[in-house]
Amino acid sequence: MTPATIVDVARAAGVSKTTASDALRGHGRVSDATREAVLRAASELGYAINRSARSLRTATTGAIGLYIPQVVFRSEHYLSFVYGVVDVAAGFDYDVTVIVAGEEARPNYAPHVDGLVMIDPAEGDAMVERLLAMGLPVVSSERFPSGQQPTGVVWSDHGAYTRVLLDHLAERGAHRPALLASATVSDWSIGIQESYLAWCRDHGVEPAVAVATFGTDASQAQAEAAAILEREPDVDALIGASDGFAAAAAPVVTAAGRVIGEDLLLASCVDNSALRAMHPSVTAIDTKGGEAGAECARLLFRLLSGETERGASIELPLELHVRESTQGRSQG
Amino acid sequence: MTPATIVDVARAAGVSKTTASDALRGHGRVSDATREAVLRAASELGYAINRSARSLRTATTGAIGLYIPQVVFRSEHYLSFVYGVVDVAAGFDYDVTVIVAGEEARPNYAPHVDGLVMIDPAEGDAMVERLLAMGLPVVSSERFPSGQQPTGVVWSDHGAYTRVLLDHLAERGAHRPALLASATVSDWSIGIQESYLAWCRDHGVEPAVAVATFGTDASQAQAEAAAILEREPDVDALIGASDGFAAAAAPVVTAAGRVIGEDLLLASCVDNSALRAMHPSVTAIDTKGGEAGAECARLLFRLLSGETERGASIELPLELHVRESTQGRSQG
DNA sequence: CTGAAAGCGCTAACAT
DNA sequence: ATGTTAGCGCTTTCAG
Repeated sequence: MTPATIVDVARAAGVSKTTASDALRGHGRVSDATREAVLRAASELGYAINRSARSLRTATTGAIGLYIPQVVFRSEHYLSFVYGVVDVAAGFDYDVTVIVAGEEARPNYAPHVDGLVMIDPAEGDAMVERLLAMGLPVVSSERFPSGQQPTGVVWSDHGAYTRVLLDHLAERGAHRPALLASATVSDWSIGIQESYLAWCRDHGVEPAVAVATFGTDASQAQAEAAAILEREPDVDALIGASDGFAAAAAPVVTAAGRVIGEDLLLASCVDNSALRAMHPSVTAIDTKGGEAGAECARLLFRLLSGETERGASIELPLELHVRESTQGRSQG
Repeated sequence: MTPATIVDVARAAGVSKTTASDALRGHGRVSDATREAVLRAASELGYAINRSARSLRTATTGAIGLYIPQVVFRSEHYLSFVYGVVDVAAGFDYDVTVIVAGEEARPNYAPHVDGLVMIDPAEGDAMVERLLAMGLPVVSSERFPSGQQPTGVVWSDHGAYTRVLLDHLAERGAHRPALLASATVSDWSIGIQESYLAWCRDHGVEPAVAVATFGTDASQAQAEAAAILEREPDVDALIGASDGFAAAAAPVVTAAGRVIGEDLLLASCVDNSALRAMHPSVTAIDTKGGEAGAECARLLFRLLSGETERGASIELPLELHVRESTQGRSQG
């Protein structure tokens, strides 16, 4: 049995193709009685639209692309983000096509989509350039580090939340917070770093910054954490900027003879389930992956429909989850 | 400027549509000279095929679907899996459409794909039923727990690796290993559990099993871990079946006055970066997400081309990474 | 080795 | 409020 087409539905309902099409899409042209007849016929025949035909006719694809940079260390945020995007797209009857780095190697690569959502665009990412060059509407999660601009942005003020976190550490008795910063060049990492330096200046604190990249293992982050504790013995709080830094630093802190949550407060700029499960559990900023994904998709659909103008920018609030690792002596 | 079509290419090369199409797809019909002329014209015009038109004509979609169950706790495995699938699909010039649970609520939901890859199909998952009912070729990562069967399977012998792990623990001096099992009903969780019980029987060891689910937080797994240590004081090794269990159990073990890697060996049936970064680092079975994804996609394309028969089953070998948490006293 | 013509299933334009 | 016609861009007959 070949699947039913719109002509089969039209015939069964005793109307023309056009009327069937209008009825199925809810266009006001048709009378209620006709619409019902068409819908009944469609459901009886198990009719499902042929998206290729619609796409060819309307010059749309019925899919949006989702670009995920190939890093494993923010996997929880990314995966939640994917769920958020797919969820919203489903509401618009759109599919989501995933795009990952590496495909730019294909000479004529062009995903078959109407628009794009990009997570964490990084400076100098060839795939980002490639996708922007396609000329489709693009919404990015987090602002572009420089140069080109996407059609829309959903961003969070990581700098502001870093200040909130620093104030919290100070309130819990920390006098010399250190930052284990991320070497990645992104709006997010820069915001955290600048905000930290500004806070230190404002509070007359000497900054203590180490930089690490997070690849397949945590050894570099751990070495940097150890070095900073050794070099600056009066450091009494440590913030891990990247996902994984704080968890990686924890054993190093303990090995250095410090007690997390008492004489060394530990916190992360990116929350994840490992931080919740650790002992002591680690204070962190929730980056709200699912909501960010959903918001990006919503903005993209508004852009596609023309409902929102190019250049739109939406700020997504974050949340600081205070846990045991920043208890402080006073609360002990 | 509307994009160039195949007619534009044909005209520029001085041939017919048909010949242009044949040349572009490398069909043997055309002479070398003609092909070159067509390819040159195409590249000069920046021609990109209109996939909707091809799809309509050939009744294919140019995309495969990837179903990811909505759980965050295996995020690293899943995300690597996605990369593996997309990578292979790209080699076949196919897009990958992500499908997540929840979409089955839409009455006529049917993703626009030629075939499907499903990760970890669980018993009673409505979306799994729904996707199978579409009648498309389906490859699943891990075998189906029961009932319906997919067109092809890529699976790993988690039971066998659990035995390897148990033998390793015994060799490092453990006499009474306990299992913190997963409540999820999947081929994977069942294989681990059965294999554990069989091993205990074979070695005359009294089994010690606790069952936990892993949702947004680790508290249940932690409570179960604490209870088993309390109830069975001679337990000297603990295996976390699900991703996250071992990491969650670690602080509980320490709080119970046990020393990980010495009087209590800790291991996980699913590896992740948190386990590598912990102190002590935790011995784990590498579930090879990226390779599993790639293998699933390869099998799906072989099934789509008819190169492989329905019912194919491929075993993917895993790997045990021995780390500090199962050092044992002797090696101390 | 190449071309002409038909048609995939749908929707937009133009009727009535 | 509904029907008729044309055509989206491609691949597949069928004819040379």
